[in-house]
Amino acid sequence: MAITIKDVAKKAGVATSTVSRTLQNSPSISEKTKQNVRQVMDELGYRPNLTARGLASKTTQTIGIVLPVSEGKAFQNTFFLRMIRGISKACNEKKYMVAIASGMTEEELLESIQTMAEGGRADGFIVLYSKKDDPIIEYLHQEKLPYAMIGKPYKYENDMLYVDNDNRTAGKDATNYLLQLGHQKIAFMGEDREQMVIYERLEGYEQALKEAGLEMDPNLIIDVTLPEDQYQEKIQQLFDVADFPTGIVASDDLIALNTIYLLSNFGLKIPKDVSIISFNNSIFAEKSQPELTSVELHIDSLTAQTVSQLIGLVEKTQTLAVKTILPHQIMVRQSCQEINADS
Amino acid sequence: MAITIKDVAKKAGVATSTVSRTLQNSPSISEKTKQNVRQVMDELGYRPNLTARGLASKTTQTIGIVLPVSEGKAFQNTFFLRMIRGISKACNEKKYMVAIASGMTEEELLESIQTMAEGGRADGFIVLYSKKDDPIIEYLHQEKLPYAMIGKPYKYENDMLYVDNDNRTAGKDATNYLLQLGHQKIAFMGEDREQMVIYERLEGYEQALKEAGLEMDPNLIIDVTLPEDQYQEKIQQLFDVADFPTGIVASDDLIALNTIYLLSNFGLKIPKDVSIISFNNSIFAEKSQPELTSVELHIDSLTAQTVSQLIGLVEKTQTLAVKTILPHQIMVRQSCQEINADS
DNA sequence: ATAAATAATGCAAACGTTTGCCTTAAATAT
DNA sequence: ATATTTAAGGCAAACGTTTGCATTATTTAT
Repeated sequence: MAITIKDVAKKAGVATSTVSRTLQNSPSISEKTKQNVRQVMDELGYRPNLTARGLASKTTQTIGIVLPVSEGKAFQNTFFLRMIRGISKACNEKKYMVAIASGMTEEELLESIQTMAEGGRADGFIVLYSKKDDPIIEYLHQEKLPYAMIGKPYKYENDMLYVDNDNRTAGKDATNYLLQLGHQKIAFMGEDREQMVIYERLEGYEQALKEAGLEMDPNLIIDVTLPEDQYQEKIQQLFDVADFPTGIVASDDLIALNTIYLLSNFGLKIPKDVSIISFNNSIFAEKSQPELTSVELHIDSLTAQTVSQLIGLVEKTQTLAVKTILPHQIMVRQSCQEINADS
Repeated sequence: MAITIKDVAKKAGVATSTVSRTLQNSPSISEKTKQNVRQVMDELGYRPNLTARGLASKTTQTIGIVLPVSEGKAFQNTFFLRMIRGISKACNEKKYMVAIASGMTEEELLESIQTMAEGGRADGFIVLYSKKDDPIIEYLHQEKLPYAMIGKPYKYENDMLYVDNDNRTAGKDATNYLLQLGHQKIAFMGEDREQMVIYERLEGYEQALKEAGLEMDPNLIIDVTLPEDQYQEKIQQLFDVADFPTGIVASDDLIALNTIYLLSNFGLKIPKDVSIISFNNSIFAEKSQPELTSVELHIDSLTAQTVSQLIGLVEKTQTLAVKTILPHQIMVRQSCQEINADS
């Protein structure tokens, strides 16, 4: 049996409450006593039992990460891994633990969250995705559980905690960057109506074109959810012609990578023939050839902010439903250049 | 305050112990009583408090996932994400929860695991990586905590539970596949001495070449941990010449993808000029152009097996340190073809 | 019908903490 | 010197379960 608070109390010649308060560094225990107790703790190798603490204090010091229902595909983006890692890191620093809520179906996921929440296993939740009519959000909201979202909420926007980038502006900035380089015909690769992030980036793209006085051409926008054959056909129609677009805004680094390969089939080289900019600034952007110009979204800050605010909510030191918008930044690398530049 | 077992007991007119036993479907409670109790539970919306249960039963029904100390890079492989997802899924099915242990440094990670283990927050651990002289493994082993590894252990191999593929044979099979297609000069891309998986695949590669009576050329093996410039230089030396290798075994899909791009700089096309086979059968293998021939390692089975066995260990229904080796399978797609084939 | 065995349920301690309140000792004010 | 305040620490209840043992009700054997 492990060392308990009682063993410590006995050996130190104090009451268990004194040990407990020493643990919390309570001011009502004298320094001298605390030091003594702490020393005994060290000698005995005492470690608090978190379960007992949880039962007594009704707090678990753990936050649950809500992953999207995994349809395989979306789930293989390193994005989520970076999020998990960032949240872990931030939680570690605040002495919180991290649990994962996931499921193959929405029902399973909900059940998993309910078990955690009502079973007293998590103090709060961080939702890593944003979708329309999400029963998970409904549940969290109805039960008034502390939760935060990384991303832009579809619902309860003014009534919940969330941390996000300004993806509309990011989309606009990326597009403007290409416009500045002289590109006029710019495609948007990777539309996906399901994802709020992409929706906003696309809006930014459209706005930038509009402000530049360019005409919107729906054929320039390619839906990534299309069946493979249609997807490729669209790309061929768009690029395997004389007046192909010279600029591409890709909604994700991975999409950019795939696009680059597809274009090489038509003999188009990056950035000589086509400039491409994408989002996330993932390892692929750094490591691919050519290195990708990509929009950095500061995932680490995103997660750190979220954790910090959610913990504030959990510990009631903060009660407001604040929105936090983090800046983005274009990481200029090699995949974009001025139109018709010699190289 | 939430509904407790007492509320249920009161309303059902039984003792709390009866409710508790109903929860466990104990045979010493009559069916009639159980039904009654269950109905009251439903009416009241009762959900057991996992913390209290944990305290009383000294079991937490959660398993901890040990992620490698994150140096960013390795951490962006979808591999880990798939593992997390698979473990989550398997745990969900067995009504276990999942917690994450991670850290930026080895000390942090160890601390995190200790808190979980000694704080009574996890019944067992799954280690997702394998490295030499790992203090984490030492700790788990010393403390005789239930743990399992996904991968091949460096130490305590005969004394611990692990689930893995036969990566040596997988490497051999992949190489043989290329040999069969008539390739004679075959490179291995992505050596990394740190990773046990890759080490074994490389051994398999060497063995296959040896058995085919081919001479080993160290220049054919490219270390992925090399600084970027040296890495590219090596590749150029190897491929930007007349008698370039016509086959490549890449230690991971991502490495294959990168290699394909680099080769396109020298005008080499896949699979026309060079055939490439890789491992993991990730989404990149399916979605890239050309689709990659890749070795499927059945990550879902890997995780499911691990979880199932670890839970056996935790619940003491199994006490043996078994090794489980799962089969692999070459998923033939478009990135390999017979040498000199017309296409 | 009575004793013995069995089935069904209840009682209460235990799990390891936290925390409100009470007690004691020391310090300060009168 | 006594009354009052403050500081330090102890007592014991509470958190919501599980579980060994005792008790009661029901069968079965005699």
